[in-house]
Amino acid sequence: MNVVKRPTIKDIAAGAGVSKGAVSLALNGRAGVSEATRSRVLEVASSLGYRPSVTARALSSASADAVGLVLVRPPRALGDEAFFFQLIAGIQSEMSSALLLQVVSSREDEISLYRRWWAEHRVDGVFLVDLLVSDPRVELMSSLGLPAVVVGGAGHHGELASVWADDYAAMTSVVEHLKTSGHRRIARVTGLPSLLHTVRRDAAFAASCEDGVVVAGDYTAEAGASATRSLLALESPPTAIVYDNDVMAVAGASAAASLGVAVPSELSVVAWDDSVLCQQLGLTALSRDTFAFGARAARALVSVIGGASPTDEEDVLPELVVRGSTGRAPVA
Amino acid sequence: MNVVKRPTIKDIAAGAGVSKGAVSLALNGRAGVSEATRSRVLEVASSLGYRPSVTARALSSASADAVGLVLVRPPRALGDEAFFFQLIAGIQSEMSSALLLQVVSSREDEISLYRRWWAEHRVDGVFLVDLLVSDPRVELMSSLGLPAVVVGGAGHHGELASVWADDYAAMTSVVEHLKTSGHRRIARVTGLPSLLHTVRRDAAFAASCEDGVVVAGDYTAEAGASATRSLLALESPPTAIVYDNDVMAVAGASAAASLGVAVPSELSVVAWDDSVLCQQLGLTALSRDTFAFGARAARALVSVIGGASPTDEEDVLPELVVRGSTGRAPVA
DNA sequence: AGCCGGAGATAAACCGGTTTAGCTAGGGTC
DNA sequence: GACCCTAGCTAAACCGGTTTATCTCCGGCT
Repeated sequence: MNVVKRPTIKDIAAGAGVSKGAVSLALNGRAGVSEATRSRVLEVASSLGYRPSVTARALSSASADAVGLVLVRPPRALGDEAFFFQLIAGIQSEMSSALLLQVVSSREDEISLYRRWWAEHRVDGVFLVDLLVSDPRVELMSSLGLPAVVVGGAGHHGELASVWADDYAAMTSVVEHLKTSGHRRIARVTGLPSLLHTVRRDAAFAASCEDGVVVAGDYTAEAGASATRSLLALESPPTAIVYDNDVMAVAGASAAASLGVAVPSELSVVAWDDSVLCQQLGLTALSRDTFAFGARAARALVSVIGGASPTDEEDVLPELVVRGSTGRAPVA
Repeated sequence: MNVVKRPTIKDIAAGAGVSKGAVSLALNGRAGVSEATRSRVLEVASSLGYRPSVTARALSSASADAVGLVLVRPPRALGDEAFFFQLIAGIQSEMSSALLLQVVSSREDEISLYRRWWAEHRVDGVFLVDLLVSDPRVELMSSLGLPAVVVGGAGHHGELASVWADDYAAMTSVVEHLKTSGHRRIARVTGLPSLLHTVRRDAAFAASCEDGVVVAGDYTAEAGASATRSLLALESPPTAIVYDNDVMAVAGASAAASLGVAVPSELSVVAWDDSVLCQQLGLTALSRDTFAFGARAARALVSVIGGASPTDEEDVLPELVVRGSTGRAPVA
């Protein structure tokens, strides 16, 4: 089976007739070797097909050539969340290093995993998603000195870099749009209440829509359907519902339909986050380019790892794409 | 900022008053130390909150505590492919180690990445997806001695373990179902022709449906729509179309609708792979539990890494979930 | 008493890099 | 000619583990 042995720095040293140390200096473009030696080393290295071992390099506290992302979810629920996959795709498009991905079931596990990755030099930096209202991870990253980028959230998280979109303004724009179409009774089905962006959207919703009804959801289709049913059972049911993700919105629209409530003539439906699902179903959605968002986050992390000082980048405002699921409010 | 220093094996050795080697033996439950010493070492280790460095361990050719997955895709296209994310979620549900994920743009890059990960002891094993008709990766894994599991494919891939579903039988059952409903002119929109499962499905389709028309697609909505338009423009257009994934099916259905062809009364539509999209749109789909599939693949990989001899596991046959997008063939 | 064997531990080599201390030769300065 | 720099390189330590060779002690057998 002719199993190959990878060339190491020692082989190069032997081949070029110099010491290990000289090879290291030559390969990393550092001072201490003559140009003649450097080029000889490089030549031998490439002729041997040499690739440095990231593992060994990480041991002497250099780069681990990987960044990490921990998701806290019940694994089953993850598969339907196009958002994260889009984000990951975007991240990968801007990064040559690998992504260490792990799904855990609790916040505690997440924290200990970050500690562990840090201790083991397994990652050069990490992304923090699903920021909590008061998130212990922010402090953790600072104290570990582990480069991190907060993805989502609301900007200005301690000393960390962040890439975020203005959920507050976005929610306001959605409500304004609905009001312009004559809606007065607007409801909202939220995502997980512990998440910072849920709180931000709640605040914006409450501010622009004083008497709006809010029902808590958890991003699943079941939650979207049941929230919708309970809203439509109200004495004066809403004429428009804004859902915190696409899956809930779709489930809500179909729940309404099965109750005999027509969309959009009797009920307008808006989804947060656009997707193939929304496009194909003609759902009005708040669209942000999650792929580009991921790419941007990746660039931010790369530059923080490179030693740049953390920046706070606001992404473009999500844009409301109006499709067939919204219309003028029915005349009461 | 009180940056912590992680305890190493040396600290434990000092704390327990023994040598590094003894600590290593004790922690790994190997012979060579007395029970008294072992328990003392374990106690010191846990009191110090010790976690071994996977990086260092990997250097001396032990476990890397990670498995790898390389996807060859244009990154943009990836985000819509629920399949992979479901698969990843399933994998994670069965594995405590992290998943090293990287998206590359060419097969060559994929191969060199596998070589590199292997050379660097970065992964203990890998998953191979999107198997090609004659796939160089199979041979590569054997020659590198890198544990691998072929996910999908058609079973029996050299010396590698595999987890697969019988696409041939599944396609046959779909065609049978359509024929039973009176369809005679059945078409198929394929995925990438270079993939093994595309070829398998092609073969099954050709065998059970002699005069079936086949149009090549690439899993994107655009491909689904344009393939559908060209099929409907035929002299004697099909009364049923089977698409190789959900996105193409949805796009195809809506393309048909916009041409004034009613679904299902004039055209039946079947999607390969079920998803929220299909469920919500009422698309008849060939459903397999991708999450469970991933979990199964993970178990297979874990056991191969553990030294078990590679097995060939056939997953349950994908089941046709009949919804509103299929019906009896129109009377000619 | 003498020999053997094994258990329990240690020291040291090793994995593949990085980094630092130290050595040598050549050139410039006074 | 004595002195000092510095460029260019080597040897060796180090990162945090694993593994092997070795050493010591103790008990059992003849």
